[in-house]
Amino acid sequence: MTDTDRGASRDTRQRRAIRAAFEAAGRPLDPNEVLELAAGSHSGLGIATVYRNIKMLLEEGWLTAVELPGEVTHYELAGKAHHHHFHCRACGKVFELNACLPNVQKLAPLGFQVSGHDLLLYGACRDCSCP
Amino acid sequence: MTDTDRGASRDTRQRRAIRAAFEAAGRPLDPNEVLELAAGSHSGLGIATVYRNIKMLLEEGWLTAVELPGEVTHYELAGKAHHHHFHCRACGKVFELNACLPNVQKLAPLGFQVSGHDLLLYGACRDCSCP
DNA sequence: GTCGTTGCAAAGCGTTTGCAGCCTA
DNA sequence: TAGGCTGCAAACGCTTTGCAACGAC
Repeated sequence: MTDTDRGASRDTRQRRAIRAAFEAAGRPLDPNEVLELAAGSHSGLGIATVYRNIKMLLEEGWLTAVELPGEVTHYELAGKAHHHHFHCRACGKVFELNACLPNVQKLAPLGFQVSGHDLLLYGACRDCSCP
Repeated sequence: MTDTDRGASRDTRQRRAIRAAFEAAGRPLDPNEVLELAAGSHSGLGIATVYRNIKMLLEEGWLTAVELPGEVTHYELAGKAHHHHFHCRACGKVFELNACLPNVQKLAPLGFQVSGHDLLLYGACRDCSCP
């Protein structure tokens, strides 16, 4: 836990391109989307580098994983308030929800200890529900 | 949709063992768990057969998929009332919850139409939280 | 110059598929 | 019998890892 512990991480061109991709997208991305977006500012970027950087960025808390049923894992910028996601079945986009649930613990059976939860809403987003 | 449409499906030893595994487990299973449980009544069972039968049982509506973030897809008996799941972080097992949420619609922003939702609780199950 | 990082390719892992033989109906 | 079903193994898609060269500090 000393200063020397994090002396390792280097600021490479590739990592800068990957971070820029997430900042420019403003929505959860999967590794392949990251590769395509980041390749715009650094062609020759390899998918392995994308995966390795995503893992590092997760570990240093810059990214968080967004797991959607039936989809490959997406990632988004961390540091946001606790929130959930809305998946539009029409356009496929994922949106953030501000709302959360009170008292999730009481949804579990007696003896079960709740330490976290995920909530995902499906439906039509504003653009898709008001044609 | 005629009678001849479903004339294909045969009641093999393997399929019986797989169905029995789901009925005996009473909780969502992943393909590997199905293999292990069903192998008890039919050793020599192959994983490919498990996958093929799961797919058939899904298509005929006997099973439903349970997709858990960070986990391989699990499957459970279909036809149950609407419910959610609890994932034990200690033993990895998945359990069913009877409870649900009231008014999920109001968690979405104005203009968003909610047609479905998923809820997943994480924590320790009864066996793992009371050592 | 060091040593973390990169790109490539091969390896892993879960899932699917091709095929010859098996077994239910 | 006929044709769906099975087990094996190879193929697949996504993700991780080994390795030698590269480049940030």
